[in-house]
Amino acid sequence: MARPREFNESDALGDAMHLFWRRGFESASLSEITAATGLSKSSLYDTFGNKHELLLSSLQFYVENMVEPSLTVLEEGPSPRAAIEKRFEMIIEMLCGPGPRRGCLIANTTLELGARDEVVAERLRAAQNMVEEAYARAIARGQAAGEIDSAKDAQSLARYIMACLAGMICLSKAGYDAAMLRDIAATAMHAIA
Amino acid sequence: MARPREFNESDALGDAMHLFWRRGFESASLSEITAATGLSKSSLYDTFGNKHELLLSSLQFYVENMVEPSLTVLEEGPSPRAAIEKRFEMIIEMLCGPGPRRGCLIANTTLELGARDEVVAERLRAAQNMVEEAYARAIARGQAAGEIDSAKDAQSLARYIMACLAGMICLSKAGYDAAMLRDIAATAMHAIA
DNA sequence: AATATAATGGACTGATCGGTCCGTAATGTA
DNA sequence: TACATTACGGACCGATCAGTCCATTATATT
Repeated sequence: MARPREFNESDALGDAMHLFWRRGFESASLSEITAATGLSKSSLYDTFGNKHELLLSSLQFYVENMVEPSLTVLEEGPSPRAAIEKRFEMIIEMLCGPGPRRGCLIANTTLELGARDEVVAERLRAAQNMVEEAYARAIARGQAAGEIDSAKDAQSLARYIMACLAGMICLSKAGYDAAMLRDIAATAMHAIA
Repeated sequence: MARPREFNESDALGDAMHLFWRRGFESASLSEITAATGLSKSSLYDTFGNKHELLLSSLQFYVENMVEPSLTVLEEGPSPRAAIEKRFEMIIEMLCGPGPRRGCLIANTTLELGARDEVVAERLRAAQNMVEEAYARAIARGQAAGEIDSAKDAQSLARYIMACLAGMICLSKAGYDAAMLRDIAATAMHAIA
């Protein structure tokens, strides 16, 4: 007894996510959002509330569709160390793929809003912790397997890996190419040998 | 035969720099700028042109007053390796000092505008290259002194250090405290042992 | 066919944005 | 004292911002 939704809410969320990813939150205007999603302003507000809530939904979409699936490689394969190297390579390819350098939505949003939007900051911390924990588990298994130095605890090394990742994200936006990032990743892995 | 300048142009530039550093470029409104500098809107435009030119001047001020002076430690002392560690510690204290986590003006601006303001991006690249070269020189001296691994070339290791620095900047904004950053720095140094 | 729902376009709001302009006050020099 | 210069306050500009509202159109159910 109703007209069905003519647009796919998940698709629109994906479009919004990519826009925020590319342009940042404040810099992405509502007219850009309607253009990117193909939704009217009315439908946007009916469906997602307002721009801020749309950002929160986009962050969740990013975590569920971009971050979590790619974290599974850390749990796969016989060698945790190789899995970490594999994920470095995946991230480098994402960072240096065709199109403008957009970095990582979580990192970008942390830098843009982390200091002045506590709601957003809390969600970002949760996502970041999830990633850090995934690395910590992989590193612990690597230590047990003798692939990774056991002198430092896994959590500490996981934070180190997070720093290297964040650094590579920044430098990719500063113009460093894939070869440079691969070289950095190789040196970074050397520290946890 | 004229009324002398009642404000100090350099002081005003310093105030503007700190505002951009803390808030970012687009987010810092003109009313905030006049409040921070104590200058009237008229004087601001007479002296600095417009907001964009004020950013360029602020970036230059940052490089000359914050970056270049702190790079001198890389050239001092008997041990290049200790100098690099010293600079890690200086940056950690800057990142985690009192007040809001503001990161680094160059890194912040690169992430905010690097992809869509070519004039700004070019200046930022120049500043970043200057820093990278300073590290490369220190690392080369450290390699000659046997303090740093000579298997990789100095430029490559300098880029690795830049990545670690950028990563620590990001993570400080994400809430990592000074102890965590020190731990990361120690692991990072381990890779160039 | 009648009705309930969904989606749209577009007019509209108040606020803020960066930027311009000018009259006025203040202070130096001549 | 007269004049040139500087700085300021504030009115004003067009544009854009996020967000609201409503009349209209389209579609599925009954």
